[in-house]
Amino acid sequence: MNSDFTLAIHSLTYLALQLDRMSTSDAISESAGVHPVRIRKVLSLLKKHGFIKSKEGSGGGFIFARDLSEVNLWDIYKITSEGALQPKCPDSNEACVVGANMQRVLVSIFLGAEEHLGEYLKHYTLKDIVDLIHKEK
Amino acid sequence: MNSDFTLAIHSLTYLALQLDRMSTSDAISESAGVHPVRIRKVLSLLKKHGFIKSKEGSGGGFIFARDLSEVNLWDIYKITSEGALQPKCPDSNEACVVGANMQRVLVSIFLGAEEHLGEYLKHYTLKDIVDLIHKEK
DNA sequence: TGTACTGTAAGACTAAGTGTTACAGAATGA
DNA sequence: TCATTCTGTAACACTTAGTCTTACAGTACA
Repeated sequence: MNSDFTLAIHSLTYLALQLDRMSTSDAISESAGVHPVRIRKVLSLLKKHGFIKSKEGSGGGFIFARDLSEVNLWDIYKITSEGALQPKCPDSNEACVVGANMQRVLVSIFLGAEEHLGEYLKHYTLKDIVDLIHKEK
Repeated sequence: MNSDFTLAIHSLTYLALQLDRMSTSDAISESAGVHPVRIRKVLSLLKKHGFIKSKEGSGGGFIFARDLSEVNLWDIYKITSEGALQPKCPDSNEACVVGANMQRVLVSIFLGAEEHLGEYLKHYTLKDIVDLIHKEK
């Protein structure tokens, strides 16, 4: 699984705990343990899809743009990792019954699998994540 | 997604169409479009788990060892790709509430996701795959 | 005009996946 | 017994995707 997905969740969760002020990519990247540029790339994607807003310049940064309970993990999955389940099959032999039809069969199964995964991920909103973060182990 | 999974399915399907005789790794690799050694590595795993039997030497090869309808995709997933859904999070900052708890939260969510995926994959037996292969597009 | 940010491109580095060669061991048949 | 045809596996080269890092332009603010 793409780590963009988890970085996106991490970032949004971070912002969810700072709803009243802007957070810089440096602060988030420090929390997530990755390079600021990488975080900015992920944040840029989140912004493009309207989950967050950003402001350049001194005192700028990123801030949540939606309601916590209206953003779920499936939304985030779709923009960061859609198709990640799909296995990359090498081009198999068209002259063989198996080779010629396997890809078609697998693609349809994995599309179903992703859809199925979606149903599961939809149940987790960012609000749930925030609650889980606060709940002690 | 790991392509070992699809190669395993491909191999088993191939064998499922040749239930009465042995198939060589060369034949299967040609159908799947990958190197024989790679196929043998996957087949070796399938053998270790009792899905197939093999025989060395001239006239040898691989042959199915189970009933077609008692092997499902979840069985195969488990031995080839278990944990593939689990995203690799970099070690995040323990000093931050988010960083310190994110990994735990994500791991539990993804474990649930994999379990959920399992329920879906369990519905596909090798017999189903063989039927799908034969069904024209 | 200097400082503190975002936004992005480009290249270096790293790890995982895959292909390839090589060779030992087992079964078979001449 | 010996050549042949297969599995089984290790080792290494190659390729690709992922990630880190540097660099710098653009924007806001004081």
